[in-house]
Amino acid sequence: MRVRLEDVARAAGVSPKTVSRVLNDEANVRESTRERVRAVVAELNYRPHLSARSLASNHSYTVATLYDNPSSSYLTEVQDGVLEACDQRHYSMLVRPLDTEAPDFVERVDTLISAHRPDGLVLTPPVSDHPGLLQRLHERNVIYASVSPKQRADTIGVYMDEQEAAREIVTHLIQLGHRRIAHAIGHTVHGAGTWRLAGYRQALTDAGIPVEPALVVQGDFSFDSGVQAARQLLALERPPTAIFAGNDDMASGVLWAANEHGLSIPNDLSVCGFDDVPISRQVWPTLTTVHQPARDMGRIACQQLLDVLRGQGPGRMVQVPYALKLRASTAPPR
Amino acid sequence: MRVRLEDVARAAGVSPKTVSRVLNDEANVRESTRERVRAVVAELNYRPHLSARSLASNHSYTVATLYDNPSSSYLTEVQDGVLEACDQRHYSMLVRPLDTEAPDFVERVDTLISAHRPDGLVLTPPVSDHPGLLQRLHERNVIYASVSPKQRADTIGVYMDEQEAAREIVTHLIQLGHRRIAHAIGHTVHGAGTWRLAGYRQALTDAGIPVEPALVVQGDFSFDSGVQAARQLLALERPPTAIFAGNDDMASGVLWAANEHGLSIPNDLSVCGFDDVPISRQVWPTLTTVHQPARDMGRIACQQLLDVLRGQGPGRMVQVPYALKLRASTAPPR
DNA sequence: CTCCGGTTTGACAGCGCTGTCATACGGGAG
DNA sequence: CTCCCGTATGACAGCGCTGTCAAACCGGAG
Repeated sequence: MRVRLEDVARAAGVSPKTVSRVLNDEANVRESTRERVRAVVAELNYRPHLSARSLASNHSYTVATLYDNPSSSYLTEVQDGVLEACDQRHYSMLVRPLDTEAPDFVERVDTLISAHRPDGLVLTPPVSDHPGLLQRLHERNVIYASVSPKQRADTIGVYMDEQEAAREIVTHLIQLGHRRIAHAIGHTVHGAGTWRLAGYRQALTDAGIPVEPALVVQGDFSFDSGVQAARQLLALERPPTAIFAGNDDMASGVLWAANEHGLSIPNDLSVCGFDDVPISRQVWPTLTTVHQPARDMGRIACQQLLDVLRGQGPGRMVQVPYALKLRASTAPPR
Repeated sequence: MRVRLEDVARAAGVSPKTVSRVLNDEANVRESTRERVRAVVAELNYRPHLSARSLASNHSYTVATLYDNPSSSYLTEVQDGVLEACDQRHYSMLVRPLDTEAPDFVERVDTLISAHRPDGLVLTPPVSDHPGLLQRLHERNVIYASVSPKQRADTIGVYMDEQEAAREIVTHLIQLGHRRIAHAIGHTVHGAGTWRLAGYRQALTDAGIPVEPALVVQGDFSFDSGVQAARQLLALERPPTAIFAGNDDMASGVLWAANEHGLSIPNDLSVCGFDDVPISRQVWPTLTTVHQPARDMGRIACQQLLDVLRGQGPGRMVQVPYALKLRASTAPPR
């Protein structure tokens, strides 16, 4: 039979409650007692039963990460970051892919919460922006941290100044000499889509270049939408000399379509992306992009959440820095 | 306060135990009672408390997926498949990234099992091949299903005939007219690395082509190792006319290195991969590869596991079919 | 009408832990 | 030496559910 807390208590000559105190790092245990208990725990290789603990304490020591994201590499990194933070504090992580468009979306999350009782949630976009969900979470007093939410007020989590980053990378294109710069937009329901578009517009405006509607085409952050967008742009009578894609997946799609058109990158067309996920280094030529520290962001969001859960402060909305990665897909126009 | 089973029982005018029976689809409940209880459950929006259930029943209704894999897209697909199977049967999934090389690897898994008490595990390569782990699992009587394990005997799960698939794709290269065909091997601690190499050798041998040691270079399934391997191969005095890479990530690396050398694919060099993960369609030119139904494999492995857990049969080692995807990266040699 | 066996239902304990509260301890002040 | 108060420890109940086993019920055979 497995070792229970009671067994540890007996072996250490203390009461179960004292063992519990030691395990949970509670105050008011004599140091010598603490050490003795710890030794027995190690000797017997005791591991607490999480369900029992959860039932008794009304904490699950679990964080659930919710997502509905097309980019698996971005997501994996965020997830890894969340896991890292969880591990540090002996929390465990539950993952839940969701369809934010589904009619029963909120109810599904509700069920998850009722069943598993996670102590808190980490929301990644676009889950972090679903008004219906956020409202329900507030109603139920569920604590959550958001990664890159549209609305940062009264929310804890992590974000990056995406608009400024987008402005900078487009400015880089302008400095190279480009004037006809297109933008393949990502999902505008994501904050990311909106901010990156705003940064693009701002860069052009700052440089006195008019924003030409034909050069702004809709996509959805997927590779395929990048291909479509590029096809559309390259078919224009006066095609752009540079394309700023909403993210690296789309930028890779742009590269692909450019190949299809027999264009040489970056000589015939400059391309840049956003995120700096692995594919940006795996396509030819490597993509100029903005580095988004996704893993750090996952970790930080989860840390903020855990701080609040453990009563260690109110939790903050932390800003992380971006970094331009100038690689091989951008050059002066011919 | 949240709705408890007792509340449902009171509202339905039955005992808690009867509600429990209905919720768990147990026999010996009159149909009319069952319906009444179900109606109340729906009306009160009752959700069982998983920790309580788990504590009382000694089942956690949780499956843990263990991995240590460099390819995030492969993994995400497998994970999605596992989740799909879990959802169907109202199980939940816990994920756990691991480092199979770490000295405390087995102990970490041990802790996970003791703490969360998953009813079963889904192991993905290379976790599925770690002898120390498997032994511990047997000792502890932990039930698991493996995805593509090296040893299929006495194990449930799912596999694909990778050797035969590799043989077929290399044969495809031979039929195109290639004679100097190289292979960039994946990790040979993975079954995948071994099988694909074996298939490569067999295809050459079957065609009466000698296996040239210089044309077989070691990699580790990563993009970078594909780049390295290709650089090495292309620097040979008599470079190959075709390279079969251990997986799509490596094949993408080969393409990248070929670009670096100014080679035109597939005219100067044919390249093929294995797995059919998204990147194989996102590079230029699109990769000829072998489709591995990763999502299905995750689902099937988990289904086998759940069958065993629920006493519905002994569980099997299921073979899934592969499919050659002939795309744009292969052509006759010049 | 009684008896019998299977079916349906319920009473009750207990899963392994923690919260609450009472008690014991121990050292300094008076 | 006694009293007091903060610190350390333990007794006990109970978290929400299910396993076990006993009881009630029901329909058909005798």
